Amino acid sequence: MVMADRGPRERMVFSAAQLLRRGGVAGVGMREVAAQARAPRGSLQHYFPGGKEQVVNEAVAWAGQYAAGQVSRFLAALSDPAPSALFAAMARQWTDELSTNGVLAGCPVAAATADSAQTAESTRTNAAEALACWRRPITEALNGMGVPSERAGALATLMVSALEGAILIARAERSPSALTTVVRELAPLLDGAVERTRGVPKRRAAVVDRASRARGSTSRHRD
Amino acid sequence: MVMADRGPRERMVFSAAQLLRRGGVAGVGMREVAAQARAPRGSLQHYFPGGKEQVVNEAVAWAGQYAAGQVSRFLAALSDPAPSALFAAMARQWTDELSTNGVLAGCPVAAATADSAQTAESTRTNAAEALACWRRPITEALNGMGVPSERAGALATLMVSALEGAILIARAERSPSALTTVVRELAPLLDGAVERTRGVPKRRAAVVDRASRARGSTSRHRD
DNA sequence: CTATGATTATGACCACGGTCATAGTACAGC
DNA sequence: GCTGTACTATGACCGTGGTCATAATCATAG
Repeated sequence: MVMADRGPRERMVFSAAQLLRRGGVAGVGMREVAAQARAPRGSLQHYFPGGKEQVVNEAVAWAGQYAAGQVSRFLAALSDPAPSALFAAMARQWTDELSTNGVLAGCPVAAATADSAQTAESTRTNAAEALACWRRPITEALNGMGVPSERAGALATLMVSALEGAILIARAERSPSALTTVVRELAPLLDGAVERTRGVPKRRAAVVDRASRARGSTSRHRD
Repeated sequence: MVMADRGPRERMVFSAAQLLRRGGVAGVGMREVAAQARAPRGSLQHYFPGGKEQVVNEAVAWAGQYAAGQVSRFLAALSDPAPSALFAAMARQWTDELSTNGVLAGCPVAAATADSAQTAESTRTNAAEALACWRRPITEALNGMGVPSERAGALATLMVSALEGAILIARAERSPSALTTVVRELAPLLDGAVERTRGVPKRRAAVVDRASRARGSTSRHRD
């Protein structure tokens, strides 16, 4: 999560997302956003004429895309592409942050939703889109691993739900145990959703095989 | 969720919990709390010399106890006590609220955690206790249904996590689909954790068998 | 060198809200 | 009656923070 200084505007959106994670919408001030981004305060009204709501919305959208990108990166880095491994990688990011920083900031999308789902309609919509944007690559990844299409979306929702909830508990407890627990308990369910070609339960090798096969080859043998 | 008017003090705590659900900590004003509770504003400093932090903390604690009580109530009302049925009842409460009100307010504990886990240490601790208070009856219920002790706590954590996350998504989307999805997808896992007294395979015996085997049963075939 | 637009700077305004101060009322118990 | 304690009432203070107004700077074309 390196601060890419592509310009003051992006830095401010990024900073807003960061600050959202730990105070919610009302907990972050515009001046603070500019300060952390090392951007001039006057640039706020210049780049974001829509005011705070616009900044928050862009931060939420950015977070959604970032999360989606992370999923793709995790997927590419997996040596053994199983659903549970992807989920573990997603959760790992959070346990790592907790272990290094000592504290755990929340998810910016969650913060925005919790704070202003009722007041700012645009923020609510934006959060929903960010969540959808996050779920999309997860669904595709599961699909590629052999989870049937109808099920992949549902499992992606389950993964995001469980992760968000576990983040919440981990924050409150300042302990990663909820995250590790969720990963462990959900693993068999996730991996169990991988469709074997037929009722030949070999082992977990079937998953890998199926995953690589599903991504490209057309041969749908049905033996 | 009837407003029990046991006195102005409790009404204020209750109102604070309600208002927390939709604006977070910073989104609710003390004057507003008193107003909604039909309590005099001057009573705030009288009953809560600790200020807003105290009000929030008590509201969070109240919410935790309320949630725990709900679990017990759900459990008592279940005709067929299965883990998935309990979870469905827990989620049902939220889908009902969404369908009647049109909007869905969040969980007060989640709001408090998201908003002030970093700033107010006491609130963070309080939220952790509230979550523990909520999980306790769930763990016991699972245990009573036949889930082994070691596993019951973990599954309770999973249930709370998934529920909290699904609430978040449902709020953002203004749709109960995440809640129903989570309930549906988690059901086999939850029910599969019930340990039959013997290996009497009724239906999802395979799942049960697999789950219990994965956790270190003695039969290590070495052929 | 202007001129024009984009950016940066800064001060002021104003509402909101938490808290404090200072009362005022109600109702014991004597 | 009094006295004290619990509660209610209200106004004021003051920091915070979002927004606006108004310039100043700075680039880059003409």
